[in-house]
Amino acid sequence: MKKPDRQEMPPVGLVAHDHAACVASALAQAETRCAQEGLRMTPVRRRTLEILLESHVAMGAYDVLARLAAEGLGDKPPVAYRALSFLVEHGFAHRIEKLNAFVACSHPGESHEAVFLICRKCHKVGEANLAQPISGEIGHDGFRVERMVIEAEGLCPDCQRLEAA
Amino acid sequence: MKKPDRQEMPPVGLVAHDHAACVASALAQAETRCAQEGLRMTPVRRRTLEILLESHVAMGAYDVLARLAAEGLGDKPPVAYRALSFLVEHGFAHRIEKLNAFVACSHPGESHEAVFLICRKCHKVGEANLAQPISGEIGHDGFRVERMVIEAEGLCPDCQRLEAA
DNA sequence: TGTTGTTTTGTTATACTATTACAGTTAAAC
DNA sequence: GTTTAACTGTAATAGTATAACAAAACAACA
Ligand SMILES: [Zn+2]
Ligand SMILES: [Zn+2]
Ligand SMILES: [Zn+2]
Ligand SMILES: [Zn+2]
Repeated sequence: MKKPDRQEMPPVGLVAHDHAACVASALAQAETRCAQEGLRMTPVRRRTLEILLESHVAMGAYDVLARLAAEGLGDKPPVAYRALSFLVEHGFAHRIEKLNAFVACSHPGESHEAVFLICRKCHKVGEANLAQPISGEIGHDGFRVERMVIEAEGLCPDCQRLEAA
Repeated sequence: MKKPDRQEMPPVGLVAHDHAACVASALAQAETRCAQEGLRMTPVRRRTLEILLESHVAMGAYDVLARLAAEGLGDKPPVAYRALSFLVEHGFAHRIEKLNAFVACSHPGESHEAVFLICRKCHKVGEANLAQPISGEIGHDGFRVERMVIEAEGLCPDCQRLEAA
């Protein structure tokens, strides 16, 4: 008997892909959803998302803040934290607990359980998804699951290659 | 077709249990393993484990430190962080990333993938386990998984009851 | 358009979490 | 008993995050 295949799609971010399209699509999605849901995509918020989208590397709040400050968009911690909170709250970005850092969402619009593949060397973060969420499989014994954090730490393909050399 | 049952045992910590036995067994296990593997269970380390074992509530490093300080076992951050690192490194305790906090291990001696059930209200942490680890199900596309963090946030049975009232 | 209520931004201050570095001590190995 | 490695004590500092409140921008509506 074959195990059910849990993986729906490749972990965007760790494999070669058209990143320009990746960025464009994420931004467009965000704009669209904000329009639809009456959310306000302000300059700081938009720029914060753009900064996160530049690469699939997780960024600390203070790294983001430094970038914002360099562009005159605010240089006090709450500026960055508020923008990041907004993005995370609405699914445009994710917080990586293991790194106290943030990445743009690689699968905007989809609402499944994400598994973050975190490279311990380069801090690139891939986002895979479980077709069959495990949150449904735990939560017996009366615990009511509201949110799941699933983070896998390891080595991305690129860093494995460098290590082998 | 029935889904494979992933849950091996109830989430110790969230259900009623003989906690005195729970503590005694965890301490005994730790002592035994240290003896076997030539690890040094020093006073600070033992006391730190005992403090964590008092309840299944996650404690911040500084909470632990305050307790240690009250007993004259050291009052500078590295004291607590070093003891906690030792315990985590050898599987006697776990770090809960979502809370930046620590809990004693509820399943000492077993080496499977743990799922932490974190109550967002009382910070009690249950430790369930997946019979069929998901780390084997991801890591395709060349990502090599080394460690997994699986944390479910929600409401424990007790807090659900309080909320309903 | 002006008024009003809400959301967002700016800023200060502070709290919380964690590590580096180095000196001193203790315990194990020989 | 000397050597060596591991652990502890301490100071200084780095990194992460929030509370609180004032000012500005915006939306809703009269
Ligand atoms: Zn991309
Ligand atoms: Zn990498
Ligand atoms: Zn117990
Ligand atoms: Zn609870």
